[in-house]
Amino acid sequence: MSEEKIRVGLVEDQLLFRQGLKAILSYQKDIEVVFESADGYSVIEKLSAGKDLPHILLVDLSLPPNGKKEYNGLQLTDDICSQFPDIRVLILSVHNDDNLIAQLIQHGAAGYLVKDCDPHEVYDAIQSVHVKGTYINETALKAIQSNLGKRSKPKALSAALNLTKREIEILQLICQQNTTEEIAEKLFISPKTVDGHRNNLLQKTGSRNTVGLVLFAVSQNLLSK
Amino acid sequence: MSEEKIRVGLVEDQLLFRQGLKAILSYQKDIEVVFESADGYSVIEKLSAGKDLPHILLVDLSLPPNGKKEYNGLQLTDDICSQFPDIRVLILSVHNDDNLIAQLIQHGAAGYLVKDCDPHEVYDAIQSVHVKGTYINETALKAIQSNLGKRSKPKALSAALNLTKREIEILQLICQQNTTEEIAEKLFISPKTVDGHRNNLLQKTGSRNTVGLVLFAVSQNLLSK
DNA sequence: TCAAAAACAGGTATAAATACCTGCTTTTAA
DNA sequence: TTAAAAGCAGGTATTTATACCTGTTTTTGA
Repeated sequence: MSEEKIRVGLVEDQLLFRQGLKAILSYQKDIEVVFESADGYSVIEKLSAGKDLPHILLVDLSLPPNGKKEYNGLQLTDDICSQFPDIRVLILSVHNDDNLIAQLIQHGAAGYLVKDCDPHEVYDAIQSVHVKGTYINETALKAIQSNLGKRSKPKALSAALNLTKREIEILQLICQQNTTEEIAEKLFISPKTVDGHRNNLLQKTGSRNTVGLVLFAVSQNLLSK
Repeated sequence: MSEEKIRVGLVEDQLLFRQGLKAILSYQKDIEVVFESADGYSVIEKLSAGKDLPHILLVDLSLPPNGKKEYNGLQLTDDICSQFPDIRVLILSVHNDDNLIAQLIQHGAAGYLVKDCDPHEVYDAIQSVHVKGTYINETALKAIQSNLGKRSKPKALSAALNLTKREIEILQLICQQNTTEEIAEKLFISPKTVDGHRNNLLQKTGSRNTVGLVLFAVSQNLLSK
């Protein structure tokens, strides 16, 4: 397992940063930096040559355009994954945007690192990707979790019109699938009181039944807590 | 860092498997199995007691129902994440379904392991989750990648729970605040049939009542047509 | 073509929610 | 300070939902 070194390719336009990375990685005895590149196009060319293929590519997200055409880390990731599926892409970026991270992962990136991370994390990430195929840290996981299944963010949390604090409280408990009895227990009040609050809620929200209450709560973003 | 042991809780109904896990983990000097549980309900109870809280919960996906009510690993994950956000949930499962995995991650699981993985991977996963907060292996990454783009496909995630076309239809009508009778009229079937479908939905989604169904439908984007 | 899954539909229960009442106390705000 | 609003809680009654059975027919897929 430890006989062969992990072959790493660096794709980063800033020379100084690239050299620094190389220095850090070359210090590790199980890593070999097999090539460097300052832009995306030359990466594809070099890989197409077909020798000394890296296991892992460390790719800067914000690569410079080649000539007139834009060719950033996201596009490069796409191309690498389709043309060289055996090569893993580890993204480096200064940004820390959930949607961006999720998008990159979706396009086949094996992991995401912010540029100001600990040097040791880069090494960890490379090892992790080499062994398991992935490196998802907490930041990336959060990005993924918040983007799985979501499409758009209305986020218009309207301060629920006429609802009182207690009514909102009851509504939230209803939306947690509690029965009237259970809500009463949790709030130390009579089930009849809960009943009364729910009836007020039905009336205020114009709902026919609990289903309407839940939909209202969802639409008003009352379930975030 | 290595002074304190990683406190792990096991949630697994099969005694033999649980004991085996415990044996494997106890062998590691930096891991301490602080409690075991055979079902989801007792986990919440134990955690609510509030002492010896585990850092990480190893949770079997297919937990047995408590009495008549279903309470599987997915629901437990939900509850742990909302009630005990500091505790990380690592899912163990025999299944290897992309949609299922993505769904679990989305619901807050820190990682996913198949039950026939190498014992060493369990240890790796626990360490990884403890240090980085996550453990996403290649299998899980693929699941995530293939699901990140499916946001506009309502049926995608529902398929993980094997909802039939008819069940989805019923679910949508329920979410439009129709009663069982009304749904029956609209679909020209018996109310008893609607009843049956709704019961299947409750079972499949692991919901306690209609509220759960609505929340499920919302989360799965089944209401946008 | 054959077996499995889905859809269908019935019974019998109980649990829960909903629709109206009534009246009382506490909190809030003019 | 005082009236209104909110919260509380009881009653009765009905409707709806849920649980757990049973079974048949239809559709689906290997």
